[in-house]
Amino acid sequence: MRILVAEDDQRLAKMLRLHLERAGYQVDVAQDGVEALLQCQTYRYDLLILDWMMPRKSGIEVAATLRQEQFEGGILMLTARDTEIDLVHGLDSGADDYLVKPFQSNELLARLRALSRRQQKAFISTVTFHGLVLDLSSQTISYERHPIDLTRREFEFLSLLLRRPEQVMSRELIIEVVWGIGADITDNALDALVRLVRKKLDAVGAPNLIRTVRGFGYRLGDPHA
Amino acid sequence: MRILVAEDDQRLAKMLRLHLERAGYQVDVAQDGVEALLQCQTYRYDLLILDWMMPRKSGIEVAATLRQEQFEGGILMLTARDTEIDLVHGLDSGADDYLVKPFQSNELLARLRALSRRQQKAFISTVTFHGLVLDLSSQTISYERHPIDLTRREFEFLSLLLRRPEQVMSRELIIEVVWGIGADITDNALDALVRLVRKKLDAVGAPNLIRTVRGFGYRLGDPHA
DNA sequence: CGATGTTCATGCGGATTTTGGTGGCAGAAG
DNA sequence: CTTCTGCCACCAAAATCCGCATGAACATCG
Repeated sequence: MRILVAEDDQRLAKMLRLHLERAGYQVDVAQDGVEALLQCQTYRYDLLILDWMMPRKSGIEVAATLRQEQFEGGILMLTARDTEIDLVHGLDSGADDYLVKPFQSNELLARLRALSRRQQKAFISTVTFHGLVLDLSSQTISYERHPIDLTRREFEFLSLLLRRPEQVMSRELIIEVVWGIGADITDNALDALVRLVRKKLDAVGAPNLIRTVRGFGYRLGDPHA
Repeated sequence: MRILVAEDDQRLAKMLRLHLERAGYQVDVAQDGVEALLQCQTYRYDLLILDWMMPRKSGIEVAATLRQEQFEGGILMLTARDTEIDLVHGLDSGADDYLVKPFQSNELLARLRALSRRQQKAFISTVTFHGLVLDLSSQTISYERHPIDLTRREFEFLSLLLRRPEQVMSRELIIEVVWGIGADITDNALDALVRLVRKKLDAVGAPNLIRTVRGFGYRLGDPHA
């Protein structure tokens, strides 16, 4: 597993390398943002650790640029305690997770493992659609600031739709995603699930967002259409 | 500015005293960890220089103990170049900085200056949430000024949650952080741990802060939500 | 030994699924 | 254009299942 550490603090960089190599990663280190970018464009990395504040180019900028260039690995951002963490949250920088300095090596390693495990599912980006907000980091969906209390399956279902608004998802696909491939459930379970989610959306005043497409499946649609 | 040097190597200790005194510090020397501890409990020091490897009690142990006793001065750790050290752990133990032997006297002095500067500014870094206070410098957690007596794992767990309030931490991640990666425990150990922590929180009158999120994990939540 | 940490067995309650019934839509037939 | 018919979405409540909490027993470490 190849990993690039972009960190200007020499000592921290050294420390990181030590721990990561001991954990079996193949580690490269970049001293600043520009260097990190160059390295990424030259070599292939599975994971990236970016310091938030670096000379020449900040971690956010690097992450944003790389995502535009279709970088698909996991990105972990390092921030100092006193910097606004909300920034990480709010900005859709492309980072998947963050860690506040100082941190413990086992938390770092655990988060990295979590990242490589769920490579494609970013943690901290948010997706919104007509007042519905999906916050991956807290596994929460809310409507107009009202958090909606969803069970695991309900969450999986709604977030699936939310990630592809307006697009029809077939019943088959939904079942495979929510229950896993080869799940042994009746077709009706999905109906029941949909009903529950709709009820919960109603309860917080969200309009009729989940549209059923007869014979195909479901989609999230503009309530005023 | 009073400073204590704990170093078993006589020649190095002598050298340090020389340089430090020349730089205007008032210097005491301890020969090993236990002695250092005693001195600190007797006199007040602004700064500490601890050798990593010492007879009777290592620098880490001394630092950890002192932090628990609310020692607030800066701690600088000395390490040999070739020892393969768990640096992060070292810093976690309460040290503020470290220096690899052999070193130049001016680097030593520079780091000491940085340390004492940092002391004067807002130094005690704490994280708080609804009356719960995590004090990183002393590695303690308290509720409404009541210190909570936590075991190592309990502390790890609660501080993990505390560092990301409101955010759901998956059972997997928690286990990896608290027990380490690849720990061989039953899933149930976490349940048990949670129960203990909750009980201790109850005991000091803290409300229901640890929320379980079925199917996901746990999070620290607003008790009035 | 005592403190700390882990497992076991059990019970509860919420989450999930099933059942069975209703209604509406669409295309075919009148 | 209207009616019929079958399929499918939808609903409510009941049944089942599973995750989690719990207390006590057991192990481990200092």
